[in-house]
Amino acid sequence: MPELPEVETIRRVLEPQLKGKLIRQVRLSRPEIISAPTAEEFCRRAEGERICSLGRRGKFLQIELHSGAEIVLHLRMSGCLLLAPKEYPLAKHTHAIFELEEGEELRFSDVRRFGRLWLLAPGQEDCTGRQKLGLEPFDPQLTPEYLQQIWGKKKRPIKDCMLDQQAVAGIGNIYSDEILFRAGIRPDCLGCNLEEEQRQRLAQMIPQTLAYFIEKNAISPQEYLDGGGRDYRNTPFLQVYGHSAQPCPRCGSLLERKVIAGRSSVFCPACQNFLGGS
DNA sequence: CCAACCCCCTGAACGC
DNA sequence: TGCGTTCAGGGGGTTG
Repeated sequence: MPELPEVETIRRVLEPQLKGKLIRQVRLSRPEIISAPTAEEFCRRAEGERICSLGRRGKFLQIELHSGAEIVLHLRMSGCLLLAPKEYPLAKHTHAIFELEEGEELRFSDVRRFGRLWLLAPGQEDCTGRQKLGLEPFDPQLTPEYLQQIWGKKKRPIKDCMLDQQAVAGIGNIYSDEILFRAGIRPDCLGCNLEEEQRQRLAQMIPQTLAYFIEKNAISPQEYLDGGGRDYRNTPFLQVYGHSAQPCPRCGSLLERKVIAGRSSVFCPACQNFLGGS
């Protein structure tokens, strides 16, 4: 159930371990998780490749290969990527196994089967959806002016705006709540009703909050393996998400839950007092 | 262009 | 205990 901090955590854990490793064989038990090319072609082209590096763009994970090709993954709601010795118990719902050298396997599992993989040939036009993504949250171009440009006219709740990957890439339901809490803005405030001060707060809190949770996620390879690839450890540091009807950590008022744009949102009705629009 | 809805899928939690 | 309902942190597609 990863958002940007979790995808970045996976990237940081796996990159040093995967760098330089040869993909000897790919086995798929659910070929439909491969979006492009065909499953057969995906396996054929991945086999014999060597892993250069791991990248991330928004919530997409990128396995960059020596030939210049890349394997792109989106974990969606329940996808999981784990590097394990081949003797290690296989997680349920493991749909793809990349057999590496020295008895290691890179395994992709996904209970809900929403996750997808692509393999792009060197120079091939991107068909993953990444090309539509907005700025990375850590991009210095993410300024109050940029936020004005993308959200200034939106008659949609800011919460909804923040989930739109074409504006800022990588924010999901959890961290949008956390960011809005830190910025003191109600999630149902319309984008067009934000004022300069709120845009400044957001431009600051978006990278700051995500960086904080990436840091809190930091995990060793062994811990990551023991946790089955989903031992994200920053959840104790969430201030509002999952804390509906509990006291606000800042002011003690009871946190409220409200469905906004079809997504459950938790906020403090006292601290998050900017609604705008008057 | 936009909003509102639908879909994909399983499992956990909750209500009766 | 069992059964039905609701919900879950994702995104794409269609319709009006």
